[in-house]
Amino acid sequence: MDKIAIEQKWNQLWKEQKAYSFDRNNVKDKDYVLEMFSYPSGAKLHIGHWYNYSLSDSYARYRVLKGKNVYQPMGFDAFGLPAENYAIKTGIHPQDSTLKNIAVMEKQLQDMGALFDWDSEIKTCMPDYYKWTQWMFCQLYKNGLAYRKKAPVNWCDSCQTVLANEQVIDGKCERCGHEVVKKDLTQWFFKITQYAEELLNDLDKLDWPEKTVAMQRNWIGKSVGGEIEFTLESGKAFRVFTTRADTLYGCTYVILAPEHPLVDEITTAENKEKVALYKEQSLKSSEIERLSTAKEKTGVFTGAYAINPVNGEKVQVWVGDYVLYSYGTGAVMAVPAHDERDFIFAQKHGLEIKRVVCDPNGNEELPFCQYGTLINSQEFDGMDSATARVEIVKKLETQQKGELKTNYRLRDWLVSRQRYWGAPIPIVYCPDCGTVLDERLPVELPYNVNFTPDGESPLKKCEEFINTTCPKCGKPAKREADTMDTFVCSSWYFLRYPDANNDKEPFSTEWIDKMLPVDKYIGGAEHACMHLLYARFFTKALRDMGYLHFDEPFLSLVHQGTILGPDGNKMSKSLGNTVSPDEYISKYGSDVFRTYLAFGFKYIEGGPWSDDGVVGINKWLDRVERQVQLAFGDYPTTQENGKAEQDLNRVLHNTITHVDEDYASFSFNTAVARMMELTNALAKYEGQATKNREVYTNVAKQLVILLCPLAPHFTEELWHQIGQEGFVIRQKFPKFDENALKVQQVELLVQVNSRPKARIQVATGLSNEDLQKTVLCDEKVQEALNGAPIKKVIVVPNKLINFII
RNA sequence: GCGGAUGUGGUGAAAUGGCAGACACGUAAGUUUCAGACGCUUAUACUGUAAAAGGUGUGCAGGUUCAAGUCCUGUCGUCCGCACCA
Repeated sequence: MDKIAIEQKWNQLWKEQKAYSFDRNNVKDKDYVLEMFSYPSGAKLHIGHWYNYSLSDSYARYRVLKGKNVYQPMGFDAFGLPAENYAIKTGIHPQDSTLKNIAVMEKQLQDMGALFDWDSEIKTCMPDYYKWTQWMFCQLYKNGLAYRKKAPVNWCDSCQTVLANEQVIDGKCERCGHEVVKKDLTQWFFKITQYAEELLNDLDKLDWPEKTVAMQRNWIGKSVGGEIEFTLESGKAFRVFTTRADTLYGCTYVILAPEHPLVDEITTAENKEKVALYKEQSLKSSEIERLSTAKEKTGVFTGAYAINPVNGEKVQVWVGDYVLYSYGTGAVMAVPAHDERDFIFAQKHGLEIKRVVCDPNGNEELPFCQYGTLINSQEFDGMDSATARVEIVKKLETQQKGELKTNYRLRDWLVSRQRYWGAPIPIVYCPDCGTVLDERLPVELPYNVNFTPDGESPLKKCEEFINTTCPKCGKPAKREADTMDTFVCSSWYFLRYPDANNDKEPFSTEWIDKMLPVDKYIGGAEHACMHLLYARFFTKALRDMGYLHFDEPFLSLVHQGTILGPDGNKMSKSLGNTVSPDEYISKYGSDVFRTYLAFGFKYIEGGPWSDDGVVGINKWLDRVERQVQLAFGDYPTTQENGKAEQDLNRVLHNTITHVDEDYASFSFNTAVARMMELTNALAKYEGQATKNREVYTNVAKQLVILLCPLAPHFTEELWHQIGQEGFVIRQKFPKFDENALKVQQVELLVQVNSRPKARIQVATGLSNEDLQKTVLCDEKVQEALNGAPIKKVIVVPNKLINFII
């Protein structure tokens, strides 16, 4: 068979004769299979795309064979930084390059022969989509879930531009090498923290990989503790957050984050210079660097003192960069006796270390960071830490000096981007009315914009865009010049797909309540914390506004692994280790390529690229073709259903049950292995002098159906070669017959003291006593036992018997 | 650093606590062929042996168990994420 020539033929025929399409009138059997949509970054599909999309399509096809009405949409996450950077470099407009890339990718995805529902295609950069992204912003704003506050950005003074984290290399601008600084801008946030508790609790409902659930749990980072108020000599107060209020009597100093607004105010004249210098330095390092426990804990004294509310003690106020302004209150109480970092810091700067918790095991060593019994803590002496951490805060509560508080590591979602290629934020600033939501959607992104960086958001310089009228009073007003994070676009696209052509609303509530949640979501593990959390947040927020009536968007989640370069590194142009799928596809065809991807890697792990097995798969498909054709060829027949037939059938049903499970769990490599075994069994049966045509052809036919999800064009051609009616994809997944697996005899392993000694044939279904008798009659077994008394016998049915002597 | 994974032949990899290496690639020998390609057969963890028998083997060190790649403790290496890449 010319595997390449037949591909176009079947793609064409499938399309013309509607071999498969989602049936909108049969929602009860719907199966929403969704792959994370792709960013149209390069001109062509790379190996990663193939790995993700062709094999999820195999899963989708498997579900179709299992009788499901599969809905598998496809689209493009088309806004984003790379297109804009490319534009700055080459002058090619992001819209032009993006739409061109999309056109090429669409063609390639269609050639893949996947069951995508192209009627519901989405491109997030088109006004008919981002209109509704802006609508989402409006709803969040109206429900108090969008707000503005100041937040720092990475700023390169030389390029006069905001930089993404990935554009900052070792604290320097990737373009010019100039030092990057933090700069405060007023920016838009979504209040995802309002849903922190529900986002955490509902993780239990999800059929997600455990590690992803663990990562989200950690990302949300719930910690239960208390806020405690310290008063400055000036009378001003600030709060610290702690989970260890039981150690409050051991607090010997407090530390403020360098960004804390009080720092400048309280620093005494003689410390001003030193503190200013320290602040400047710490603002240059990233949070990861600052939190690293390997890094030396640094800090400087402000000269100010604060009062510990629980005992009135005067403690020094320091500035230290291991305290983050973005977490808790941006200030911590330091208890060197009972905290590792504080201990190191105190030793270095000669600060007092005061023990207030005893180790129940009498260990005198410091720091002691576990729970214990309180000492030197006035009326709390003798209390255990667990009780005291609540009781001490409760006491302060009566004096309005503290309160119990649950903190989350999760921060509100910063959605402002000072960039061109994104969805404009639908906000207008009116001199009279102030900040006004603009619901005259879409707020269109203008084409003619100068996006060369010069310190301003590109849209700010576009007169036709920035100047508008106030939606409230109609007077001249200015638009918000920032655009939205592209994660906003991808936080609701799965809701748009089923109703992609709706121009009245983002989606019909009634319809998506039927179509969602997504039954199987497939995508990279790198999205564990951000995209997957944002999409869950959107779903819950829209539910609370009444636009939909389910709690979670993705019931079941699978991560595909990453195909790395042959050198084991991530494929990247700069490393020069990229591998193009094109040469394999033009040489062997897409079916061979995707079957190889299925067989050569563990789907959820991926691994370094190697094409060692591609020829092997090509050979195997040829072998399948040969074996199947032989089954439908001429040969002497028999009506007998003897051992050879039973053996062949046993392999068939063993294959059916395993391939079924393997497809369901994305274990494509073992599915292929099982089908190879079936091919081997067919070859073996072919050697029989006379063959039972019914059994033989049935096995061959079932093999073609089993293989259809991985090699759709190939199996379709073969199906017709052997004279079958209809399309393979319209057949039923082979039915498993447990009886076919039954055998009369098994080989049993006999162990003595857990050492293998003999293998003997025994009948199945014997009782343990009968089995023992049979086994003990065997010569080799007797020899191994050598007459020693048997202390214990362990039987694993049909597998082994172990005599302990 | 924190969080999450992961470690098995020459290679990709299999193994509900029950014969480690299924299924392939590669390699070697044989067979078919005028020849090559294709196909077919056999072997292929290490060590040992004439051949067997035996011994050793799942990063490393311990532990639990009749039995450990699998469970537990510790340790080392590698990979991924860390909030403006998507």
